[in-house]
Amino acid sequence: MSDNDALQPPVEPIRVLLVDDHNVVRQGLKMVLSLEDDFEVVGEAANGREAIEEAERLVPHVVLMDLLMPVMNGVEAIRSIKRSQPDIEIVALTSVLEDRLVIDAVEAGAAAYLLKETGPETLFEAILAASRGEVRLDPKAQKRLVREVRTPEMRESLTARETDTLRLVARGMTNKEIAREMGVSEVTVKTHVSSILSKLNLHSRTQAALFALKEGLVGLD
Amino acid sequence: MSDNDALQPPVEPIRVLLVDDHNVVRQGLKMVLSLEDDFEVVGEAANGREAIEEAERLVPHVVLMDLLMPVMNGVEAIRSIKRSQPDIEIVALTSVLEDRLVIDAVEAGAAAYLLKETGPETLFEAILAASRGEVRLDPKAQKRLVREVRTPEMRESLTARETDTLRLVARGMTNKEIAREMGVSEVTVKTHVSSILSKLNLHSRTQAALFALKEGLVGLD
DNA sequence: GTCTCCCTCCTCCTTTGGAAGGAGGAGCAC
DNA sequence: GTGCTCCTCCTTCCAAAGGAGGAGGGAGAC
Repeated sequence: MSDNDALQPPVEPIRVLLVDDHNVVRQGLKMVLSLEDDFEVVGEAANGREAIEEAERLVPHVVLMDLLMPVMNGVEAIRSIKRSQPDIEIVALTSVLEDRLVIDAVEAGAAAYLLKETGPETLFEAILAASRGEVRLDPKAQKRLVREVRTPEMRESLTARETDTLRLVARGMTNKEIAREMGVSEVTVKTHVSSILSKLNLHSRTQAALFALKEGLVGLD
Repeated sequence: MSDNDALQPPVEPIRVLLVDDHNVVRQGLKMVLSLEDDFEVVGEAANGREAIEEAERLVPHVVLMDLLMPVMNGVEAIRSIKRSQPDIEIVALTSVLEDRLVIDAVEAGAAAYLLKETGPETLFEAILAASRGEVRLDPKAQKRLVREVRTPEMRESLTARETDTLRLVARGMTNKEIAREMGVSEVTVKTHVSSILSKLNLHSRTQAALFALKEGLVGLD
């Protein structure tokens, strides 16, 4: 380490915290990152809560964060970490390209959004860029983002009761069942459903249910 | 390779084909497997179709197969490979524990079903076991399996046209639209829908759509 | 050949869903 | 106070969905 004066620009490696609920994925990422001298994996976490603790304790430069995890999801973890430690940059790494996830992750403060199907080079580049405070979005993610930004009123926010209603619609319930569940008349439920369809520009409750699932408003189980 | 008479029981490494649509995961698995001399990664594939081609070409001992992939999913690939090359053992590796996936993968001929959250040791063990023709199921997967076997008639299989219909129902289409799409009368569609609801013991097309999503009959996008 | 399943289409009927319109009251911002 | 949104409920009307039952033709199993 004495006379490599002209070779490696980064004097000290970027400290990386890995967050993913899949052990295999963590080990894999660690191995992949070990290929480059620029990176040093300083810790691992299996969910959002652990991620926050480890970020606090280890103070990494960059957090490589999966978004879909048990206990606490990545978006919440990103929000929390960026609030308490704004200097830590976060690279969101996920297997699915979900509109809502992209929006939420970026809004929460992610510096990059990558799909797991991307190659190691892109990953390296994104981490380096993030460590410099730059932003890297997966090309596909960018498309989703602009598509969403261009049509914001498409999902002009539903009211509380409409959201409640939609949730139940997405569980396959009839208006009558929803009315009983919500403690209102069936007429009211129909009003809500009509508003939902109108606001979302949909044409049937089935479409509304599918929409709710896509938006992650409800889960499939 | 001349006089290592007493060290490594496996004289030649197990030839492994990696199948996963996520580049990062593939690279990671490759690195992890390279830790052990027992394994040699002889090829990679990013979807089911590629997996079949590579299995044909490379004749690996074991295929490490992700189940949820574009173009052709893992279950179909397993079925195809086991049909043409029954000696190749397949380890299903997936991130989600979905009842239907477990059933289908095992029924298609998978020798093991592992979650990606399992550690490297379990993975090594499963591949070794698979190469010997033994079966390794994730404990959680085993529970799902027996739970399903106990209630088989819940999903007495739909006919081809009924399945077509359900797929379109799960896209939010009306009977009229489905009729146009399928080139039959609306009456016929209603007949199919009624059969679907009856067979699956459901009570509305929305429930049918949700069922189709849960079963992975259609994707959410 | 028969038998069975599937696909197709039909009628008759009831229930559900959805559009369009109005309307009263609660809560909040100004 | 006024104005606004939201929630609630109402009526009317029509379309869509779904149940029950029958029926003909085709393909494959026997």
